[in-house]
Amino acid sequence: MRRKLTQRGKERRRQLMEHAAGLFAERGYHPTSVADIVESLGVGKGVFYWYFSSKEELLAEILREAHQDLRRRQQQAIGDEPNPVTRIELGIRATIEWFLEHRKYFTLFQFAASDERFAPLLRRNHDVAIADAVRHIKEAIVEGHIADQNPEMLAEAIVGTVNQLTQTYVFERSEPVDRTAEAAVSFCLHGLVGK
Amino acid sequence: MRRKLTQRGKERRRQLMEHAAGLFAERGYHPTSVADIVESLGVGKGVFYWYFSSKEELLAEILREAHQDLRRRQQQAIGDEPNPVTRIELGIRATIEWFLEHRKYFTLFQFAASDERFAPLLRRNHDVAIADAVRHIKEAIVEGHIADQNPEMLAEAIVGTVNQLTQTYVFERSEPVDRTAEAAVSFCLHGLVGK
DNA sequence: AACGTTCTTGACCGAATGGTCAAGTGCTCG
DNA sequence: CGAGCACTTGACCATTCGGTCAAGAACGTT
Repeated sequence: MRRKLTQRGKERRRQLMEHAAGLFAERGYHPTSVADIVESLGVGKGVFYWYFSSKEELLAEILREAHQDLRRRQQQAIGDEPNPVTRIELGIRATIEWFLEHRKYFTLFQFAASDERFAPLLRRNHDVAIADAVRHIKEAIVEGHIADQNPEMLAEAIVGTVNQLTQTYVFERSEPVDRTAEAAVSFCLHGLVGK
Repeated sequence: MRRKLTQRGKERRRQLMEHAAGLFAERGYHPTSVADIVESLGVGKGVFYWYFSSKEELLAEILREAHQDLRRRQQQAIGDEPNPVTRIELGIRATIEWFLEHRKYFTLFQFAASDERFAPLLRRNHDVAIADAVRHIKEAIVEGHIADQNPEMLAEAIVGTVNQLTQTYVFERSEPVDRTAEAAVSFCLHGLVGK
């Protein structure tokens, strides 16, 4: 659905995406109909299909942009920090903070991962995130900061830990981001036994 | 939907659950219709509603039984191992092995967690798993095997790590369970820096 | 003002979907 | 055998959904 959009058009498009993302996260993708989206926005159904060719494309677009935004935030947080271990730590903190501010995308990512139609897209996003982390881990190994293990596995483990702790403590229990980030960083760096 | 079931009835019920679980995991819960389930089983629609009051109840039942089965497997694997750290390790291995044999439930758990209607049930299951792990962790702390940190957070981190590694290596890349379990255990025990 | 383009409307459509039910089959036990 | 309960059938129903489209409104450009 490539169209020429005026400024007004771009804003409508954004509005639709933001609004739909909220509804999808709240009530689920399938139970939220296109009619629900446009009605709660007070516009006709044609508006939706002017900006998106299908409901599926809409969610794909939402997921793509959300991932882009998260990644930007991570890179910005890391800046030009020279120590790779510190970079990992900054990345973890930035991720948790971003999810706190964009709670709805957490649910969306989770749903999309379990749906045949969106899993491949999400998988690509995930791979990018892993590749980012792997770069820092490899550097940290070279510099002797961390033990020489499979960097990819370590990256996956970090992602798993961060997601789980974010879900449980930041979302379900409203714990402060700091304490959660602290725990995530500590676990990732030292595990159960370490330190 | 409490009914008196004969042996024949119990088998039908199991058959429906097994079969539906497979379809749900493969094509997703919403896209799989009740008609799909009964047709691919070669029975009439009435059969379904004889054993389950709704499609929703069916999935809830599947999730409940799957969790029970996984937990049984964990307890059986742990046996009467005296060392709490070893118990954690055995639990991790048993979990990964169980998921390898019951791949479909992994997808189902993931979907259910993102659906308003099933999230509470899944949350209860999750809490039971965390409570199990916390018991071992507390004991390990008392015995001085691992550092004195919040046991619940450690348990959540372990679950997150195991799930992520299982998803990526066992399912998506068909890596051997052993290597995955090894990595998970190593990360959980020592983190990035440790050892 | 006039014209082409962008945007909006909302009735409409065919194709599901979850769930019901009256009717019937087959098993079991007295 | 026959009565009663467990199970099965599949047509049927109300509803909903994603998506279309002909018609027209708003906007920008000249």
